Amino acid sequence: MSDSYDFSAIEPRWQQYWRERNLFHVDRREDREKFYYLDMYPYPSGELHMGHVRNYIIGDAFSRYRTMQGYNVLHPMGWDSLGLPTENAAIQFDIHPVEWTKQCVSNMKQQFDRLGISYDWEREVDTSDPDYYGWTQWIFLQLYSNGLAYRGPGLVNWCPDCQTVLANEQVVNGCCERCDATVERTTREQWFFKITDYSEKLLSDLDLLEDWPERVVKMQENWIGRSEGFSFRLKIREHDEDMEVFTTRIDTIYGVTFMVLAPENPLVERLTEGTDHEEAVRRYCQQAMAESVMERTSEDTEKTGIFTGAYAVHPLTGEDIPIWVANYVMMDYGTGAIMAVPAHDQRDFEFARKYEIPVVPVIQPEDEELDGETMTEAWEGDGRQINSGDFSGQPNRDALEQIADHLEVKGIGRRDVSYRLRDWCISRQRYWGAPIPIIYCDECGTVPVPEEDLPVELPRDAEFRTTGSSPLSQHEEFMNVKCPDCGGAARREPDTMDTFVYSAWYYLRYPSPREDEAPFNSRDVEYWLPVDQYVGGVEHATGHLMYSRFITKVLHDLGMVSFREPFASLFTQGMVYKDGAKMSKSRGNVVTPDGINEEYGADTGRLYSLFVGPPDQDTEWNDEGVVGAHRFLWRVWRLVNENLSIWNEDFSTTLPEDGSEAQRKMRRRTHRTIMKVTDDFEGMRFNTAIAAIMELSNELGSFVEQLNEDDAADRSVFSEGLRTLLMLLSPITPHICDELWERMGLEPSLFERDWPQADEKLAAAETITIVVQVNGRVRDSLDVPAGTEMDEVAEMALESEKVVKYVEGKEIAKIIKVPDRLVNVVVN
RNA sequence: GCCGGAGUGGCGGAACUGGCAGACGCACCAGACUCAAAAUCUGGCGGGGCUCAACACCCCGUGCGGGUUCGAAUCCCGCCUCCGGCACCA
Repeated sequence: MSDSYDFSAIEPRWQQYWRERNLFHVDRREDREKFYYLDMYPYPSGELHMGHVRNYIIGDAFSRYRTMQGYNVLHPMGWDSLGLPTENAAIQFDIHPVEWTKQCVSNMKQQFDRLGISYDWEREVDTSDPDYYGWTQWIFLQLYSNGLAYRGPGLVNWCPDCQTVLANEQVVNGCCERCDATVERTTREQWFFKITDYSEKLLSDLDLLEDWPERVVKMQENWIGRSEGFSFRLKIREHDEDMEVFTTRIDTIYGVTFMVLAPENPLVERLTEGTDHEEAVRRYCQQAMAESVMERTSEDTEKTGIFTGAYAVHPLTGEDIPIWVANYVMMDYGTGAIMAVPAHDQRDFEFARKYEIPVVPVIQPEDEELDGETMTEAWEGDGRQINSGDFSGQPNRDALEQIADHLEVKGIGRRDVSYRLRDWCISRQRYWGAPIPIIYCDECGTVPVPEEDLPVELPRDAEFRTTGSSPLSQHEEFMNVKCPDCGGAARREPDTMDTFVYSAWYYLRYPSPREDEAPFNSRDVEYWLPVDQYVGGVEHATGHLMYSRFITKVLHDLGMVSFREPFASLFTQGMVYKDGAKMSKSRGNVVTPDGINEEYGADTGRLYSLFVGPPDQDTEWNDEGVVGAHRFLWRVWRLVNENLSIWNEDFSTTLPEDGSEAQRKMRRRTHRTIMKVTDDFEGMRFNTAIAAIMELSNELGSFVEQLNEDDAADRSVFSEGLRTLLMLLSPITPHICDELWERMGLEPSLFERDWPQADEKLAAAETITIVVQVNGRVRDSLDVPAGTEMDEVAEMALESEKVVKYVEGKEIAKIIKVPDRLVNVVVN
């Protein structure tokens, strides 16, 4: 047997052992408590770097730990292969996405396996597999038939050169990432999921997510953006039209001096049609709409606008209010129109000053008299109503309620809630996605593809490289179809679905990945779900995680699942930096698992990834730190191999009853380490768990130095520590642990052994160091037997020379005693 | 602007509900082994003062300024810096 830690031989050997025994495969079994551990699946980019990998190692260490604790652990992995990132890569490397995906998946799978990650590959899910995306289309049809999927005009980023819609992340500084053309905001027919129907549920059920990071919950709260206010309609003079606005400050309604419409608001055209203003307003709107993409990235865009020539009627005073169009009102929030109160809204104020519109204060702050002519900024705080008809004189918060009541009684408006959340646009004018299962028939209109015709397969021979719109629209064979209703000639929807649609339900597929009668088998899903621990990057806080919650809620309301939230606990891992910057290929600062594997082995990479810092925080990768991790494994290696003659497999029968001081100290360390590591694993604090394991290892090293080989008790104490060390370390570095375990004559794999139990009595300290302070300053310390009365300790403290020095000649005011901790003598 | 998070040695980072700041590791320094080096092992390692030197002892020190407390990295108030999210949201 080699004495050298030859990781390059050891690691493949154990990986094969695990594979042959099919160790990582799990089935539903009612006799064990289940645990569903899920990592966010990656898109097949081809190569992983340590930044990504840390995430998966966290998951592996935790899954192995839970398995050793006796849970039935589901730990699956799959591929988010269908969608833009893959298509872009395929175009870049001029290879078909199917091929590209195949290559990347095979490469990444190998990388995972070389890291020794315990995935149950029998449950692998690949979203680009028609079996998978067919069920995604099926889910689309469920939403469609329940009124939750609709086609309608949507504001989109439009690249005039590429003739396609772009996702937000494809717009860089207001330009198309592919061709650099200036991106326009325009309106196009798109498919949407009506996530806004679930705004309230998505918001209020955040309360159920106790084990989610507070910041993710906050981000979702902000994203949903609930605000309470008042909606009302205003008549428009000389038009058979009215307009609706939403405001959170109905108390300021007497201060309205103009109305503003968003440039995209269709009302603009109707109000100006055939008037002197038509031409100028149209020109303005076009310009404003083109700007609006650029504007997003610039600091504070200058507010601009133009008068439409039309007037609204103030619902309380009957006065004429000019209607303007301005760039600072957004079409996709509220009603795309506002009542402007320049005296009490800073944006309206700036606009009014610029275009010389009157400013009328209606709320007077306590210590200041506002004058519309001279004020230099809006007063957005509270105060007393003025110029407000019958409501004048009241505190504005009271007036707000009264005015709302009054308008509701008069039938002019109602209390209302507005959300920032917008419907989810799922259309993509791209090739590499699941076709939206819809057919357009001249006779029957929009017809959903019948369920039995699913999946609508993506034709492999479509030209995906074109930059034009919807590559599938050019594929006649795909496009031409018989109408499922009337049998007449019809055309398919050429758009495909957004990547986030597939990932919104993949966690439901793992429990029954080959189910072909339904998207998932209910018994399996009800057994495994919800996910007990979900882990991924915080960048998915408002995208993927929101969409997944939405889809789960829809399925819940359709009676398909019993739970309302898919992920019981969420953990967001930090990013790994190198040389002060995020690891990325373009920066050339990536550290790959392959490189680490070759030089130090997978176990070293795993150990260092977890040791480098708290997993939920960003951290800096340090190549020299890797060496330290490797050195530690070497120390463990030698500790076992050099002491095999001392190791006693049946140590439990010869453990000392009481033992020498050194033996008691060693056992205390062993059992304390079990407690500490178990506690740290529960909180995913792997860095401190590893530190504790290192301390155990160091102490075993010292203990064995002075050990008497003829003393059975000594050998047992050492053996107990050694065995514990390997068990605690095995979820982190499973290869070396299984190897050493076997060399110790024990039966592998540690994956199948039980997590060690601490004996709290052995872990308890015998002597405790009590800190002695005088006036809060440390002056001495006392070692006393555990459980010594603090009064007694205090007396000892007062006798201490060092304390006497500081107390002498002074009056003792009081003595603070903290059990097992300290004594603080307070003197005047 | 609003909402989060974070500031601790040369570095990554420890410190459970306030109780010996700097665990563990890296780097560095010294010593052992060696012809020598590497590897390994042992010891040291926040700053300053006192001291020939060591031991001992004293003072300062967790972004800054206040406060609460016998006692603050930790709690409170007011700032600064960095990171992330949202952002003309009516």
